[in-house]
Amino acid sequence: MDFVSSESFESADNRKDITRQTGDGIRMTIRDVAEKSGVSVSTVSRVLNNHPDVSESVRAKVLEAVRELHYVPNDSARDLVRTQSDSIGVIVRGAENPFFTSLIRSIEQEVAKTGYTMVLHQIKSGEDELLAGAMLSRTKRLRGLIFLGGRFDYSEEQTAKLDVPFVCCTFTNSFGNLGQDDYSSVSIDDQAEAYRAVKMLTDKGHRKIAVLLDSVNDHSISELRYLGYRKALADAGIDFDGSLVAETTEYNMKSAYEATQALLQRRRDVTAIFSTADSMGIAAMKALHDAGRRVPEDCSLISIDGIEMSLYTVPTMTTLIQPTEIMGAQAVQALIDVIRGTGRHCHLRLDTEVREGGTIAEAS
Amino acid sequence: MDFVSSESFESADNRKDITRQTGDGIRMTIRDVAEKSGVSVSTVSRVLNNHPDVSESVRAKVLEAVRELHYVPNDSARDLVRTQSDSIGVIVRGAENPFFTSLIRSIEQEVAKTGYTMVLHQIKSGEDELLAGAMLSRTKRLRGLIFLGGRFDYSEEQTAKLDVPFVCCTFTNSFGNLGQDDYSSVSIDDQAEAYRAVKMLTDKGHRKIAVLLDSVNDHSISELRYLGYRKALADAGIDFDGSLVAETTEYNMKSAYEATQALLQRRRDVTAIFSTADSMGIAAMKALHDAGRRVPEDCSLISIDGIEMSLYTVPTMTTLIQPTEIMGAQAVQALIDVIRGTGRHCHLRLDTEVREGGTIAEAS
DNA sequence: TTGAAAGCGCTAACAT
DNA sequence: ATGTTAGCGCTTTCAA
Repeated sequence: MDFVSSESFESADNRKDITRQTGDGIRMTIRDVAEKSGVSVSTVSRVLNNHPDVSESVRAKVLEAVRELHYVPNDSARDLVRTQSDSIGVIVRGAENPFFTSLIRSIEQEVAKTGYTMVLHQIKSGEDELLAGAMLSRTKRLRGLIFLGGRFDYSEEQTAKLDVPFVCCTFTNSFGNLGQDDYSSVSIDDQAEAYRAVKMLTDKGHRKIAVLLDSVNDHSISELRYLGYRKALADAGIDFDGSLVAETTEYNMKSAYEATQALLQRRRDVTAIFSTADSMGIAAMKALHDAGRRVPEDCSLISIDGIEMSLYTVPTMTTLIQPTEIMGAQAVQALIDVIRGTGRHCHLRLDTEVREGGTIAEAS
Repeated sequence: MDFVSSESFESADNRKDITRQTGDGIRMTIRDVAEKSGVSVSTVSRVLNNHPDVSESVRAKVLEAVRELHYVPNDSARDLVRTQSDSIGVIVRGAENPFFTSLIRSIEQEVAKTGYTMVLHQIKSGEDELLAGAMLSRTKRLRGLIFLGGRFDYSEEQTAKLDVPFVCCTFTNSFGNLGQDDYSSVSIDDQAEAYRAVKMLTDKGHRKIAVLLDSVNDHSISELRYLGYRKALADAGIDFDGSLVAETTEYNMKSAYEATQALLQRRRDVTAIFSTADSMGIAAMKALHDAGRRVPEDCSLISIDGIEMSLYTVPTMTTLIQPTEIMGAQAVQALIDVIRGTGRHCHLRLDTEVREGGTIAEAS
């Protein structure tokens, strides 16, 4: 898809006269190239699309004309005739989550690398990502969709709206009725990883362990991690206590701060907190500090995500690092494989890596 | 359900028949809507584009058909005939900067609100944003461009490549030779704000003030803020000392941490740091802590940006808050005004707001 | 190996 | 107020 290398634009300075002559808003068409090089438009098209049956001399002539005219193909026309674009849609719920930010970055890079374009669309908590995806897909003639931060309870009826393949990134359809071949997913095992995190706390002797999360039944990541928390408690022989659950009202740091504050007020005996996201954990550490509790001496904390920021808290946050780079790249790869027909839908479960920070201490 | 694209193509031929039977799930065209509602395609087009001269009864009929068929217009075809898309390109250098993240979010929201679409393109430090913009604009038939984190020394020759209006967001062309009517800009007065920040330090009696920045001559924000720092020192009668300049090698937190670490090693007498970005400041606070210096007792710190995270450092970071929401919205508004011809290029200078955190103390 | 021509789905004259 | 029709720029048969 790279018809115009950087040199062709750099030469713009040398050929400024032409640019000037034709005016500023010059939009060359394939016809201009055809005329300039003395061939038909179809031949130009063939050259542009690397068709094999074009003589070398003609190819060179056409390429020369392309360069001189600074011709760049019109994607709209292309997409129209091909009945599809080369765009991949990314629907994000909760783009304010810094974890998604780096994920999106890695997705964009991978998408660009493979010659596609990313169309990003952010939705609010309440919005339906499937509907948003269906709309975007149709207006933009997308080739595929990637969902970030979506729910995991899609039914076949709901996904039937989607006319392109999709992949769930950071989550999987664990509670829905989709078949394995209906979609792809790339995620960590949220429940197992949450279990692992909380176990690190119980292993240190903690019994009064709170959980900081978005919602216990959001049918999304929070709920899964919450289940892991419950299971870890159970396995450690600790009775579940609802007053140790700190639910935020919205997904942002302020809300996490306030939820922690409330938690600390109603439960002065809490000795450890499992935060379901790093960004929440950072807010929680601040709330702990402001309440006069030292981390980890008075209260331990562990989280999941591994964002750059949590490396710079004092002390450094102990967390389970998600392999963002790989997740993004794999999500794109999986999607493109299906788009191109070179692969089938697949489900990748990635492991997290423990970052031994300084926020966990033995229970006193 | 199989989503493989080759299958979609095969069914393209019998599409019409299938269309009638299934009703949806297939890509509807304006023709289908026209047939279903018993009017011509142009009438449907008029309804879709809110043309006034359509009778209410017909309008209702068409809308009904649109709903029943789940028809969504094909943007490619639209863009093609209109010879332009409804997309606005955003070129970002340094998307890893959390400050840009929220800015991009606000831009996306504003773009969506006005009915346009955002096409995001991230570039690396070394890449030429003008070239990237020119390419993107041509392939995607953009209506306009927004640059984030670009340089401020464009020449007319360089921007001549751009065939659409553009706005510089977070910076302005202070060192280039562009006319005021050649582009728009929305930014804070970087030099003045940096001056203000450093003055807050000198006012507290600090004399050994370090600056943490990306590069003193990156021809971008860092350089401007550096100049403000120099001026504030001069006005306070403090001699400039190069060993108090901490330059990062790359724009990321690790680099900022290391630069601060090196600074603290070579200058044990520094009593205050002016960080040119919040994210850098957070890393600096960690470096200070790790070097055994308390903030603000042993070393004060002030920054510019006001990102969400810096609200949760311990102590809360004192910083000059940039009005992200407004900046993003205004950048989009300015661009759209020019695109629609309803306004001329303009240059907005916004003020920051001081966040009185807890990172500044009297010099001892 | 090349060219001519038929659309892709839509908008906007131009007719009626 | 509504219909007819000519393209927008491109890819892709089908012919030559």
